Amino acid sequence: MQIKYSRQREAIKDFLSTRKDHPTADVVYMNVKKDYPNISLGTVYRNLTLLADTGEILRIRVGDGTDHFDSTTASHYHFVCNSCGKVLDLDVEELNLLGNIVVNHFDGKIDGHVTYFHGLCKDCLEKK
Amino acid sequence: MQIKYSRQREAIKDFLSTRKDHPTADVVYMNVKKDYPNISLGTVYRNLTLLADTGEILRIRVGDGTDHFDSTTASHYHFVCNSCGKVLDLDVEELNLLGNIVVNHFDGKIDGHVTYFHGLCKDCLEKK
DNA sequence: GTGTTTGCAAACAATTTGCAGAATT
DNA sequence: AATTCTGCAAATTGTTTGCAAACAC
Repeated sequence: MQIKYSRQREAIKDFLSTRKDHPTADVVYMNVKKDYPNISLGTVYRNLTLLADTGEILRIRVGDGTDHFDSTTASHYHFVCNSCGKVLDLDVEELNLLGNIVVNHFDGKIDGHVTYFHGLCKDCLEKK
Repeated sequence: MQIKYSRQREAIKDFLSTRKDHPTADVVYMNVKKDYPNISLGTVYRNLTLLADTGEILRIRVGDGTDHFDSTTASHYHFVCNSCGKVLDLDVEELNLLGNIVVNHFDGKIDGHVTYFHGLCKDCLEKK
C-alpha cells in the first residue's frame, strides 16, 4: 500500500515540529483546525498513527490515559509534570545501563525499556 | 470519609494476591464473579481504585491501553511481553541511579520514574 | 481511471458515575 | 440511624472504523 500526499498530513507534521511539549491528538486537532477548519479528529488520528508507523514521529504513552506525539524520533527520555501534565524531553543520552543489569535476572528476551520521569516542571515549581 | 468492610473488596484483594501476572480489571471481574456471581464491573473498578489509592495494591500502566493491578506494593520493575501481553515482575530492586543522573540536567523537581521493559517472555520464546 | 485520503457519524473499549436499595458500623 | 457500598445502567473519554465523496498520481 503506497502513501499519497495530503495537505492535512503535512499540516499535522508541521504543527508537531513547532512544539516541544508532545501534544495529544486533541491538541493537534484543535491547532491544525485553525488552518483547515474542516479537518476531522478521525483524520488526525489516522495520520498520527500513520506517521508513527512510518517512524516519522514518535507515539509516547506516559500512562495518563492519552497518547502524546513527538516529532523528535531519536530515542530519549521524557518528563511528565504531575501538576500541568506537560511532557518534556530530557537532555540525557539514552542509557543502556538499566537493560544490561536486568538481562541477567530474566529468563526471556529483553528488547528495550520505556522510562519516564515525573515530578514538577519549572513553571509549576515557580507558581508555588 | 471512612472505609467500611465489604466482602467484594476482600475477594478482589484475595484474588490479586494469588496472581503474579498483574491482571486487568476485566480479568479480576471474571474471576471474582466465580464466587460472587452478582458483582458488577463498576464495583471492581471502584475497589481497585480505592485499594490503589490507599496503597494496598499497585496500579500499573504499561501503555497497552488498559490498567493492570498488582498486590505487591514494594516498588519494582516490570516486564511486558510483546507477544502475549503478560506483565511480569522483575527480580531487581528499583534503581535510583537513573534519577540521580537526570536530576543534574533538569530545571524542575523529579519525584521518581516509571520504567518497564519489553521483549519476549520465556513461554513465548519457546514457542518460536 | 485507480487507489488513497478525507469528513462525518457511528462504533468501540476502558473506565467512571448517578441512583436507589443493601450492607456495615 | 447514619453512612458506605453495591448492582445496574447510562454517561464519558479516547480512539477506531465504515462509507461515499474528494483528491493524488
